[in-house]
Amino acid sequence: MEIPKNYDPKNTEDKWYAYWLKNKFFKSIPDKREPYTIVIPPPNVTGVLHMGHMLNNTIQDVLIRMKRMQGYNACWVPGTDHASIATEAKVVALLKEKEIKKSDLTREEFLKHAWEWKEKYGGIILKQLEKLGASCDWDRTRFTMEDDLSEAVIDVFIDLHNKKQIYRGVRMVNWDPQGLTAVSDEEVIYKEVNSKLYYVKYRIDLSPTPSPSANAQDKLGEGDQFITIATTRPETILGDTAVCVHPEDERYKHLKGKRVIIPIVNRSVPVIFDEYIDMEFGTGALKVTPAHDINDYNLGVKHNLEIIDTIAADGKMSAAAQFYVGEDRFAVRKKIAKDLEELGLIVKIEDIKNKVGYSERTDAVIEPRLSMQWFLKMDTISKPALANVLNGEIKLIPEKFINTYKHWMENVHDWCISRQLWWGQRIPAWYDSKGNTAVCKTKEEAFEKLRVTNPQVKSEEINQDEDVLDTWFSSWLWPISVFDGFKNPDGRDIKYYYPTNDLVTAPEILFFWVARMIIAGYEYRGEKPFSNVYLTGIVRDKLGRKMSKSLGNSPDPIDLIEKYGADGVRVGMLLCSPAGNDLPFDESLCEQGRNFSNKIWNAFRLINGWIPLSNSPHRGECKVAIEWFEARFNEQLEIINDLYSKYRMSEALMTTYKLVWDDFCSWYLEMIKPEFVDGKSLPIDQTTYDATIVFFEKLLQVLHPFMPFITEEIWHLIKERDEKECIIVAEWPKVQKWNNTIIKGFEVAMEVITNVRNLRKQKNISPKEKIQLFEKVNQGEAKQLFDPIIVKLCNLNGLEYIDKKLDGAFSFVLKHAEFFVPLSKNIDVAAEKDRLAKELEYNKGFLKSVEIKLANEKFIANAKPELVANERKKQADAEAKIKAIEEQLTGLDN
RNA sequence: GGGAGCUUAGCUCAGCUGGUUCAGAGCAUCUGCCUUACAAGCAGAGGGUCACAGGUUCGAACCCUGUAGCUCCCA
Repeated sequence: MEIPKNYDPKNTEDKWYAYWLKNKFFKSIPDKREPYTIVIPPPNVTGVLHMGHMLNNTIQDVLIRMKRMQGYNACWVPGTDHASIATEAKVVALLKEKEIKKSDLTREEFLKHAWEWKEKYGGIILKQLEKLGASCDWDRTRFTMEDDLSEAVIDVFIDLHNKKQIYRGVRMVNWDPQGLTAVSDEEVIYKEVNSKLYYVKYRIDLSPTPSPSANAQDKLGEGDQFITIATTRPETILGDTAVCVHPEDERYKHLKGKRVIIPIVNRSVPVIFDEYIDMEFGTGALKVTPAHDINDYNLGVKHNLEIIDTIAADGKMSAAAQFYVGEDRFAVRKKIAKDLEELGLIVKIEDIKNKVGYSERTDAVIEPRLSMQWFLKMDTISKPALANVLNGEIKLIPEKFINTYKHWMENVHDWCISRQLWWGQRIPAWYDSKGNTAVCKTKEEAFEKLRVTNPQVKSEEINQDEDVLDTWFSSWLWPISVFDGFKNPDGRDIKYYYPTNDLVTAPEILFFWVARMIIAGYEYRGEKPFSNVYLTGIVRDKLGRKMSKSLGNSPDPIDLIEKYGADGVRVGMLLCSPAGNDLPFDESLCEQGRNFSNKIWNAFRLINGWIPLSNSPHRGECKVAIEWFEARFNEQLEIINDLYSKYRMSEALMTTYKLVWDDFCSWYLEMIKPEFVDGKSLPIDQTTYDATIVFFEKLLQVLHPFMPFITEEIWHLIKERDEKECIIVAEWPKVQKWNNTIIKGFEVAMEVITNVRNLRKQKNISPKEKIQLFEKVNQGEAKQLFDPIIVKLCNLNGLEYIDKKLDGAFSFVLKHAEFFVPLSKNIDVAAEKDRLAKELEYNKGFLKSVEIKLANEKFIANAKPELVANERKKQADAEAKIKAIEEQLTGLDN
């Protein structure tokens, strides 16, 4: 069978994925084993796979595959969320193409279109996850708007309302004038933009209690007094109901009890005093617009100000503004500035940078707006969620996020859960014509409830709330609802899988989603939803920008998989992803991953080409090599297991990478590789061959979570196996006790080998030319165990032990011994002396530093005894080495 | 404005309770090799004032103080 020189993932990936599916290896059913469970952070149903998903899901798949191999009943639940705003926007856009307006449709008609859209496009992202190798239990795929999950949402709403945790109220919300809905604080993105700061004069109203003389003066203009305010939003002037200054501000003390006239509308409003004011900013005088700024709103509440809502839902001036009615807020900003200018009321206009909130979904500038919304009280319900993160019951990885989490949870705001949309769970609140409210599932129930306070109520006049619930109000129930924990609280699945083990997600949704899931977990199961939260980094491009569709700086993960193979991309992602750190992604990392695939492939080709012979002698170097690699493998496996347990995925991968590439390929395989004689490979003995296959299989197992496809492919190429005997379900290797002495011993041998190779390189001796090596042991005993390996890897005629140094030969000194290589070439004595002199100098310097330490009485007194002993050993070693070098130098003089 | 964190090789990062030849890894770079598994490779090498300035200590990348720069969160 001809095996191609390069590994080609295209021939293996779809094949094995289909095979795993067919054999139901991803499927999980409760049984006697311990479960290991992950619920996927449900991607937005409108989404296509981006690099963030790629990272996130690779990590989940690595974890789930490793635990599956370790014998857990591994269950990874996939699914999507219904993404109210995003989906509704997509559907509206699609309808627009067909020249249908949302406003011309009934709710039911619109939802029909939305469901059609979902059925057609909603599954794309899950299909893409298959390409990456995600071993989700697809039979468990859930969707946040399917019937059972929706019912859970409605039940929870009603329950929380009954517990008086949900209320309806007028609040200043972040209004998205394009999406025509309120969005939560977390959905507002603040961007620094170039703005103008307008300094506008407001005339002091000199006639709070109108008096003819004052009026006369005013008209003459002689007594005109002004106060200058600074604002970035002059269009809101029409809604001003006060001007506020700091009570300590000397400049304005005389204005106590005075009023000012709002320009254009000519409204008289009070001057108020509040310590909230920053005296340094602008002029220290703030115009107060309670309807259109959250801080102003708070001032308004505190000082009992009038609220004039001058900007309508669509971002245009409302009738209450009196002027510019129906014109867009940004157009009005320019116009009003011009009009004020003409009135001579503009003092100056400055360019400044300030932060402006944008809607995460539509990118429209957020308009703070007063509206009637539903809220969930967060103060008491969030208590256990904070406590159980602080006490370590739920671990955040990395820990640094605990601070952020704590800070947020201690300052948590009530959660605005209503959205002015149709796609989502409709709020189960019912109103009669008198404004009475009933919260319950059906109109019939509502009728009964409303009749209590309003006996005349008629069924026809009862209307359900038009709004739907925030999507996060569905996904916060996800770890419970995917196991039908609401529908069937004592069901087999919820009892077996809940609490889940690990959650892998991005830090940006720590509050959006993670904190709220924890809250829901304690509220509805009395228990945490998961034990560990692994927070991944944000994938950035080379310039440090977050990868995003709008910037166009994100590679398409599917293209990357085409180019480098799923295994290559997985390795590429994980190589640069320490938990919680941003991940500067570069395509070359995938290249490194692909190269690694190829390395593994070629190791297989080498082994596969060997012909084992049972009567072939088991050579010395093979015996040592096997003992050494056995030890080395177990030593490294223990490290790898430990790294996994600390969620240090990047390092676990790197350790595995080096174990395979360096230890196995570069050292072990080179040690045991049969020689070529007359163009033919000598046979390999059966013992070595068998041991090598065992090693290789174990390595493939350890590699499998990172590189599922190539490992499964080679696993089956190694030998014929039963249908179900796949690496995906093979047992994770167990750490065996290992011989540490042999590892330490081999380190010395490696040093000898490197020195000889280096010497060859320096002296330009071909690796093919056989040479002789002599060793003069100065300290301890010779570690002859590795001699056959040194002979082989250095291509020596032989290694001989001598008592005296060898003159006229190249040499190098290691800790315990001196080595000599006699060469036909002449030695450049001067160069050699130079080199030795440098080495001598370094060692003397080192010895001196050790001696200083040992001469220091305080060191001897304070340091641990073993440290002092170690310093003495260093001293002895250095002295011996110096002596050896000095001898060599004198040898060269002769 | 308030809070948290970061700064170690060209790049991305490890570096535990201050102490081993502790200044590390991978990539990149340089040199020599198409050596019969792999040039997507092999062998070897170079590269750092641990942001800066002080301090504590017998001893500091690590602890403390200050400064600068960067990032994130909240307002």
